[in-house]
Amino acid sequence: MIQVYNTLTKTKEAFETLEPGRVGMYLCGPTVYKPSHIGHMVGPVIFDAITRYLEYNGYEVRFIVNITDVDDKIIAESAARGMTMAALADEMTADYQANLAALGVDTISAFPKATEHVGNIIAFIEKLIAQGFAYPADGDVYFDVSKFAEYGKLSGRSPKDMLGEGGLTAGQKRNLADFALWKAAKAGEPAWESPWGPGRPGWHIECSVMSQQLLGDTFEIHGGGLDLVFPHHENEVAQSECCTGKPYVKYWMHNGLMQASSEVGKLGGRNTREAEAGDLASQEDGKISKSKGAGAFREMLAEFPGETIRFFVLSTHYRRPIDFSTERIRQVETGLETFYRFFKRFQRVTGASFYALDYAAGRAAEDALVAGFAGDFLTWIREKRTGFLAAMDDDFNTGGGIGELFELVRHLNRFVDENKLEGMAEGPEKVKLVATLVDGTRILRGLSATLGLFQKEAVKAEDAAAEDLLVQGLMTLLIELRANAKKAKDFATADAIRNQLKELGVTLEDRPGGTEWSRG
RNA sequence: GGCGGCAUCGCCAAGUGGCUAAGGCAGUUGAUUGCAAAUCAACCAUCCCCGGUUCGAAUCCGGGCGCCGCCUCCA
Repeated sequence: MIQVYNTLTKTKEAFETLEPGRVGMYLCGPTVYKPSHIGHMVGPVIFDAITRYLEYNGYEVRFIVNITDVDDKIIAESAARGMTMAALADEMTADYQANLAALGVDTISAFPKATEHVGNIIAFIEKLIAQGFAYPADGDVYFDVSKFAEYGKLSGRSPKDMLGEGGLTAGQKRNLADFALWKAAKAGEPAWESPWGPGRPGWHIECSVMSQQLLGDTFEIHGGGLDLVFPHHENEVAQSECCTGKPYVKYWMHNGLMQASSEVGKLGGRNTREAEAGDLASQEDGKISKSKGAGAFREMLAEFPGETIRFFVLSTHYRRPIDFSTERIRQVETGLETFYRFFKRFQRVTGASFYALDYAAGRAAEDALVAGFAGDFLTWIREKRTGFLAAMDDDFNTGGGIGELFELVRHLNRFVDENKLEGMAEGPEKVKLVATLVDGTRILRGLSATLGLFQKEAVKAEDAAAEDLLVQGLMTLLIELRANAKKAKDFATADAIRNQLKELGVTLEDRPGGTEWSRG
């Protein structure tokens, strides 16, 4: 049974869908006015893993991430760049989606754009006005929070903290906390015709409208960063529940925010806020979404493989804040190498690729597979799998799950060691042992797939180099020369070859089956 | 000021009433190796402080100190 922490109730609840086997999930996506930074990637990685895990559990998941492509910031930035809002939005959307692809985030069903739903937005607003929940004022339209008795239920705020002392406290708004559903266009701004004159949608309304269009009036999961609880999600609840008279979302899931040390600014390249003289805050640590120096994610990708960043994000529980630093990601990378080395070893021993390994399609099929496991080794594997699933069932505890994955790979390695599988002569005994190793490895493959890890072999620069025939030939030659030296007990020469290659960034490892080389 | 969250080994991080407090990084020792690398094995914390509840608490309650987020655009 999967348990989910719900921000609305502040408790973990049993996960139950409205319709059997089907999950609607909506995640607030980016406002596309500048290249995405690491903070924008946290939610998609987490909810991609959640989607995979739900699918593993037999659910069909419709996962929506919206693109806010009309907004004050986009208008300002595109004007500054001398391009149209649409052109800027397209460019930044492409950047966002390329970053997601690099992280292996590919479970998103659709990326609806606000500008594609303006007609639906207008209809939604008209309905709210007709029911008395919203009011036009001089070309703008506002939501009247005093009309929704439950306003504040998600964020835990009391309405009287937010409502003004009665009266028109803030310009045309009736209450201080009222928020814009529709904004009148100023001269020269992009605008759509509406019953209230030319204008554009407010920020909050698009999510209510697009989620309704794609997922229905009520759906299972709405995700987003913790910083969106108020006012964005609170406002969504108000708009949607007033519009439909039905509950909006069953489970509100909020991820902790990525914190960054100042080095992110350096890493991502040149703090764009440096021009702000005296803004020391931009040099300090803190939440990175305030343009405090978070560099473009694309530049981070030049430094670290997408999978390393994904592994880093998933190595802790999603509700915790997570601190990014180069040192931490290096540590995680070192740990990841353990898996990659095992995959190579698996290939040496079995002749098959870990990545191409068949694995059970879903939890039920895997349960059946594992039920047939016998012997100390496979029984141990089965227990680790149980631990992994217990962690994931408990509010998608990917950090706990990854711990089990590390234990799994250790036991797989031990099995190879204890049975001296590397360098073992071909024969019936080896066939039998390899079959057992494959059975165990299949579980690692299947479980890590639920996190979206190890889906395909990372293509690194070193692999490209390895394909170079000249390099291949030279390495074969050097390894052979060194083998001859070793055979002649000329260890000085053998070590000289190894040490000098090391300085060139090439590592030699002597294995029972011969010498392996790698770069990096 | 209001609301909320977090404090677990040198660093990161699971664990939310009861066996020996996961796992990763770093470190020490051993097996293996000509030496390495890799791998395996062993070792490495009583859980911010004080008080309480309980047969029993890292886990619950109260107080304190500290850090963080939201309250304004933000994943």
